[in-house]
Amino acid sequence: MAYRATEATRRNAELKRRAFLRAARSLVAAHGFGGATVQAIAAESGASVGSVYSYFDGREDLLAEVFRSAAGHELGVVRDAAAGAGEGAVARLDALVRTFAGRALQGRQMAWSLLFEPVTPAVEAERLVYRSSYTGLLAEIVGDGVAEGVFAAQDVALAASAVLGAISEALIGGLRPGDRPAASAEADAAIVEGIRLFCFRALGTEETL
Amino acid sequence: MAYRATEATRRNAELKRRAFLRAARSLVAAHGFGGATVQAIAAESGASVGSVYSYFDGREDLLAEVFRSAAGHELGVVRDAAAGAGEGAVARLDALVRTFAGRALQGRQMAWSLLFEPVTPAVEAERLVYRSSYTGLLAEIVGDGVAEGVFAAQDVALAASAVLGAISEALIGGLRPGDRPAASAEADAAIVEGIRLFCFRALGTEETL
DNA sequence: CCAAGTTCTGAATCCAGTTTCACTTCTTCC
DNA sequence: GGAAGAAGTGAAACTGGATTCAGAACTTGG
Repeated sequence: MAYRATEATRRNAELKRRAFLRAARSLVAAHGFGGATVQAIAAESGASVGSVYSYFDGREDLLAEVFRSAAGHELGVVRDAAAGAGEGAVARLDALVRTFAGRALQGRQMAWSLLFEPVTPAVEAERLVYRSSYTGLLAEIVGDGVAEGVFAAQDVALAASAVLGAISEALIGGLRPGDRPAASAEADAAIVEGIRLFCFRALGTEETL
Repeated sequence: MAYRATEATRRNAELKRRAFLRAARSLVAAHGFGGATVQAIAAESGASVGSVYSYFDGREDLLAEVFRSAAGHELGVVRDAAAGAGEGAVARLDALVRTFAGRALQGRQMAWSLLFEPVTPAVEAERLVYRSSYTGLLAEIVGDGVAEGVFAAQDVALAASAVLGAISEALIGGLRPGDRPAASAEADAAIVEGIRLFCFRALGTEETL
């Protein structure tokens, strides 16, 4: 009995684990999930390929965690923005759309990866989870709006999906990486505004805030 | 000089080529592009693996052609339905949505493959082409509607994308293969109706046809 | 410093497919 | 029938990455 895991050891392991996650995340943000090969992740964090496997069950596992963390962060920001916008459904939807779309147009590559990039099944499963978190959030807002009478009566779940799809697809032109070298802030603002108006009309509200 | 390609020969070659395409298409319709391995295609058409390569440059080439043909057919049907619905933008949009969504809910697996299945770059490129055909078609209708005054004034291109996204995403719940064993005709009709109403509201029309 | 245990390393291996190609079979024409 | 060329075959080679694992390099407590 001459070696036993110590505090420092454990902390170190935790740091290394995080380093892998950080490296992978930065690779995804730069080149998408496809660019996050085990080789690249190891190189980026200055460790060996094999070492990745003592911290994660495999590439899928690691990337799923990266997805969860990145998507979870976005979801949190969007949720907070909506919650912080007050009581009214209109204000909450407004905040949600602005935040979601605005942020996507900032980190374009990451947004594309989270929303559209073809990924392996394990990661796709994570995506599904977040997708339904968003539709859940939207459904809540739409439902409240219908109850308040500011939105038209409608199938709430379907409307939530459709709104999410509309936002995503309208964004995609502006997202698809490698499309344009850079889109101006004004162009981005116009896209967000267009999406906003579309969504409000779709839900059947008069006041546009 | 003892052998030269004859009429029968050429016809035969053409038939075989089509047999490969048909086999691949049926595999895609049943199991998606992922299920259309070269092995499976060869087996399905009762030929050898190698033989595929004397008719196509490779798997990508073959699958791209399958995509083109399937998506082109759908697009044609949808376009015809819209054109056949008369002059008004409302009627044309109505026909487009009904046709697009209705048909997707019939061949679910194929629709999912054409719309969402992760595919190789060459096939994805085809998808992009058809996506923009649809948004083009939609943009035309929306533009006309705005001119007619039956739709609200808006960014036509953005609205077209958003409508396509709304339809697709609203469908996806009903499409994702393996989700449900079978959805009833009534449920399908309700989905189509919901999408229809959503789109009309989104474009800002009063009369819903 | 040593022994015992842990972590790290990266070349070798595996894997699930696609692609090739030497060989066989079939067609055509004389 | 036989020569010349086309088409078909399928086992073997290839591909590009993930995954493994035997040994090297560390850590710890004595």
